[in-house]
Amino acid sequence: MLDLAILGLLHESPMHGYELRKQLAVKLGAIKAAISYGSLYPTLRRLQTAGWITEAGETPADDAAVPPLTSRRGRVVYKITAEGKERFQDLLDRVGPEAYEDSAFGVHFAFFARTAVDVRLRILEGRRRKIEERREGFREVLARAAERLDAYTLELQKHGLEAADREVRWLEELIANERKNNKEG
Amino acid sequence: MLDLAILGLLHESPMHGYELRKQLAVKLGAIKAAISYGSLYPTLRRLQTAGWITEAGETPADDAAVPPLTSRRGRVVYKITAEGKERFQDLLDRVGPEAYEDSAFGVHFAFFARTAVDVRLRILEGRRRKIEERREGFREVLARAAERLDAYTLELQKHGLEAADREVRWLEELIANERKNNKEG
DNA sequence: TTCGTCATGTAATGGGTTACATGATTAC
DNA sequence: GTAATCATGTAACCCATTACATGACGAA
Repeated sequence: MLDLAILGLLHESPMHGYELRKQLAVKLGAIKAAISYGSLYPTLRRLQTAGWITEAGETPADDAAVPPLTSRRGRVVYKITAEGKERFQDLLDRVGPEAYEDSAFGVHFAFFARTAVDVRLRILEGRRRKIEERREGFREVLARAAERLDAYTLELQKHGLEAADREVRWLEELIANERKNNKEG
Repeated sequence: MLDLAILGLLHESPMHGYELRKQLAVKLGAIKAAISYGSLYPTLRRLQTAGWITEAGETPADDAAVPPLTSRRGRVVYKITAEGKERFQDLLDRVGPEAYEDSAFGVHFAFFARTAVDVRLRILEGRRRKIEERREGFREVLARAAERLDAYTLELQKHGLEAADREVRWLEELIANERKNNKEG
């Protein structure tokens, strides 16, 4: 997941680690909290070793005449390599059932702009199925055992059901949209 | 978190590990997926060593005359001890800021029926504050950078904003309810 | 008798966090 | 000059998962 996210962001533009973390927090804000440096930097190292990213000299900036604002200490700017781009596409396209999971779905979704239509549809439909099942679970609990649950547990179940229901509807919309654009475009 | 959840469930009634996992999945279904055995059994061992739970002989059942349905293999039924109950209350009452986090909030909420009113209110209000901040984050991104985001990233931000907004409203309701019941009751 | 599910458990591994250490740069 | 924030990195740890191993019980 981190690999995918980092490659995806560096695909948009070169960046150093600190900045990457901030961008990651924005891009994936709806999905997970910001990752820690203890996770980020070793991952960058690993991606570099794998040849998917490289250190780019401090950004050439718009104007070469301006000595780029005093070069800071380490400040390593990374950019994605050709192999990195391939790897990224691979991660985007070779989706298994993990892509429907909470943790992975959001990250995949965040890079849908670079994902093939059929893959997008497969992910959205798989996700929908998953959430429908979850919703069914809540319904069953509420139907069969509601009277045995305390008020708060009950409230939690209802809240879960509502959330699942809304997500299904959201996904329906997205799926309908994909199909429409698929035909039209 | 697992400690709290297990102690809480065993507080309701004695159970063996396998059953515990299923109950956990129901009770915390809105929060997280079912935990694995590789996590559950070692934790039970640890709780037992700490003296918070003990093995109860296979349930005496309603009728002592009936040899309880052929004792299955291991099938270890655990029950909470007096120290376990103390520990449970401790975990419920001594809430720090972690209790507002996604991971902990749901578990705490699930056992609100056994939590003091003032603690409930503190948790709900802390949680609300946290989600309000998150909501603010989405608003800022959408206000400042919407035009620079692709359609899917944008959609994710909107979805996040909506979800945060709904959760805040949900929490408001719960808080209002707590205050009302606090005065009336 | 065989399949599903009940039931317990371990070992290897993984993916992350926290805490710490260091130092440069910017704003007051 | 000093506090905040930018910036990178490591080591220790934690919590949980996966994969595996084992075996009993009930129903077909």
